[in-house]
Amino acid sequence: MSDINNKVESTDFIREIINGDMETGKNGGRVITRFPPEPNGYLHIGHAKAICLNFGIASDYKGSCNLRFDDTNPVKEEEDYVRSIIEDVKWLGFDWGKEVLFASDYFEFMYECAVNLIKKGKAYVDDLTGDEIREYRGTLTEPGKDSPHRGRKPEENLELFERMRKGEFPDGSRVLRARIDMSSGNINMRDPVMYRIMHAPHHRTGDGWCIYPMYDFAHGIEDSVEGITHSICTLEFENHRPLYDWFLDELGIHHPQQIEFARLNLTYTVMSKRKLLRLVEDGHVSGWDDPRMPTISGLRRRGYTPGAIRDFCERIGVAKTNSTVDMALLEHCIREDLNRRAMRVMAVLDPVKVVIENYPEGREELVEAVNNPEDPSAGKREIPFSRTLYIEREDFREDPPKKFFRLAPGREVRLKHAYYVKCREAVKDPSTGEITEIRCTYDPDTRGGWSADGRKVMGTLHWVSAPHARNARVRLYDRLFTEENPDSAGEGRTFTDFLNPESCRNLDSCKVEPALASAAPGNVFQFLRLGYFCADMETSETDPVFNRTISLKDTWAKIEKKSR
RNA sequence: UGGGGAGUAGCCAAGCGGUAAGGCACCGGGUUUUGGUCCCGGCACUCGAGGGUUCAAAUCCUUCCUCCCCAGCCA
Repeated sequence: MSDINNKVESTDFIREIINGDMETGKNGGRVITRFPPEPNGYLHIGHAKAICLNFGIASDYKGSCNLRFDDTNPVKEEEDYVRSIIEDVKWLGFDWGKEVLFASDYFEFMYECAVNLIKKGKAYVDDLTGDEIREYRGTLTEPGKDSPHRGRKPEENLELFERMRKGEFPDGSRVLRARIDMSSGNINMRDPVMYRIMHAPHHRTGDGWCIYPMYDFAHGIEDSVEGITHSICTLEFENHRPLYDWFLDELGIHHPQQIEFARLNLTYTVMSKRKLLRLVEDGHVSGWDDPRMPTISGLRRRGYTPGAIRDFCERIGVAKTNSTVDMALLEHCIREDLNRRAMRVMAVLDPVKVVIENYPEGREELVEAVNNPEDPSAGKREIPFSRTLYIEREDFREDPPKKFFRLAPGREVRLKHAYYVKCREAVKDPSTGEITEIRCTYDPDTRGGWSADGRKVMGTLHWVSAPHARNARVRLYDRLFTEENPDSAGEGRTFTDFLNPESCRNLDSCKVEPALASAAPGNVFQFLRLGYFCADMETSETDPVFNRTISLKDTWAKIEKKSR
């Protein structure tokens, strides 16, 4: 992708900036990026965008990308999140080339930096309470005013800061602040807090510290220490850039360039950690990895592939416009990927029995089936056929509407890979009117699904031989919300009011072809004419379980909907 | 009302003074032993609005409008 000048065909404004840096020789032509999650939640598809961007740029420019945990707040962070984040980044297919990094590894250096700023008179210890600090900060339109402690001498600040570290003061009693400008139009520059006192154990440093650095102070130092060249983050940090720059300039250390891009929003779902956490905690989903969640682990369980997610991230582009991408694009990406790779099999989700009257009782045979028409190397297999079969209940209509190309009394259809069958009659339960059995005849000369006389049939149906069928449980997943934008809730409504009651439908008496019982967890299939499914983690020989990843496109459903 | 950003099709998004790429969605049509896939065709006389500069403006200047972010000892 990159040419001799180490530039890259620019596909977005960030690569354009980096190309510019390549031309001027900034950073000696090196590119080092980083993905810096806080370990306080699971990764979601929005993070995937950032991951693909950072690792993608590193790879385009033959540089590297660090995986670094921004663990500066011990009370919000947990070990389990670290584990899951590492797993997800790996699963997406990225390699950070060395050990995982932690902001907490730099705590000592950060402390030295703070001391340095105190000595320069650029930082001071403040005794104001949280409430007072807020009052002194002013508002969006009014400037703030100086804290009474702003004029403390460096020696006093040094001593106080040291005692803060030693644990002599209770939580919240003092903070270390940068001395910048209390009247700045940018509120972040109004003497931001650099350190706060928290007597809390840290997941990595234990009780080694009782003061912890704030994001604005810490992040630039982390980037600097690692020699990051381009520090890519989301739009809401744009207001923080002057502060990022201020700290690095005052410290006089390596100064990466912060660049901001728009975070991803997706229709029919929510993306904020707070909301995802609420879905989990309120039991609306089974966990962070529920297949309906937009989390990486949820998508993985749902049957999404790393390749499809990477493709999606490439297609959505990178820009500074706030945007909400259509869920249909993500769905398109997974269909496209699975279309190439999924083995075609037959499964009947809502079975109704078919009896072929002229097929000899007790006889059975094997018919040959192509595994994947998109991939000849996938080979063929044999499927049992017999006198009694199951077909999809919705593939039969007693009184077929126009354009219904399936089975109906007197009509002939093809059973995929097998024979033409013609419906003679439907048997009903006299009390309920429900169809219990469809009686057909078959044409023995159409074996393989072809007729020598060239006659056309109405359509092709999938089926499963009843005596050979295995029972299976299938979970039909759908979009989690019924509204494109669940956040658009009006007065008194909240996003959970728009949860889709049909986002997960459990079917427990589906009939699948025998081979499917030995599917291993994670195996992907196309259930012919239905959609893409993957074997669930719980699947077993005796109790096969499948999750629907995504349905096939369904033009018949569209026609039917239109005619209603 | 202070500061910082953004407005190109239903949704993303190229475009960087020379006459609106591409993808998704949608609508036609063809192929088809999946109403899938695939293939072909249609989808912005106009770029938030108005003025101006220019032979020429989505691109430059200007005024206005709309939306997003910021007042955590969160990141």
